[in-house]
Amino acid sequence: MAGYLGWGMIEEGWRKGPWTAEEDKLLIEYVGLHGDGRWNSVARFAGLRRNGKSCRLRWVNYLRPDLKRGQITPHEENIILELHARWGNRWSTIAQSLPGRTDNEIKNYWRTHFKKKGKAASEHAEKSKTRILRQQQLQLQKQQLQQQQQNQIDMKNIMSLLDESEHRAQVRQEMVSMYSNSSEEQCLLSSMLNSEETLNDDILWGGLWNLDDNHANMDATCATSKPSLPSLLTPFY
DNA sequence: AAAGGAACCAACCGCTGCTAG
DNA sequence: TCTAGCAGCGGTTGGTTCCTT
Repeated sequence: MAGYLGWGMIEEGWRKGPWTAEEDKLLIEYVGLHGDGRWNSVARFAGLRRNGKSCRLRWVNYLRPDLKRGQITPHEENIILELHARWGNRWSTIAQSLPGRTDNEIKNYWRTHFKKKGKAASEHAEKSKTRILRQQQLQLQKQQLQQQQQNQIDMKNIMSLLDESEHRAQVRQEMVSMYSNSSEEQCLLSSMLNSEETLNDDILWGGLWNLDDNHANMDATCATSKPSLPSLLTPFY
């Protein structure tokens, strides 16, 4: 069954080697009509003597219309280095962060530009890891700060609703004592409790429910004492 | 100008995981 | 539950182009 051998050979009825313009045209036409996927069907019905794997590879790596041509930019190179430091040789994962670039392209680029540089690349990778960790820490701190601010706003809203609750006086006192470590915080809360006038019991008790969750989820560092306002960091969802 | 090596890139291979029967 | 078929992934190969001597 095998035909002639060599580059561009036919083996077991399938052609191998470089694709011709005619084959590309057939594949593009077929995918345009029927969409990609079902690569064995493509191979069978598009009039190509290529197996499904070969068709898929040609489409994904070369014919796809959204592919970006041209050299890898320094910015893309940095992204590759960063992501390789994070994920290793997970080329397809890395490629997802570089629109228009294929895993094969990134893999080839890495091999030619960084693999041989060994030490330099690994040093860069180490630096990248350190930088990524630092960025993650900063991001976490930022998120915590934002959450803290949001929680203060939420607390204020809840307190304003409390004002109109038929149990407001009792609950207010409970809240002040529960969530305040210092006399300053107690003053702040008391003033907040007395300043707003809105009513929505659903929101109110929903919010208090979340506050209870926050309280329950509080980590060990906070668990030893009453939670101060800034410690109410857990999200309201 | 020619030869040799390096770099680049398209394509293949083997393996893995998923899914339908 | 098992199995076959398939898609996708990472590693590798080999042809071509570019650069250096």
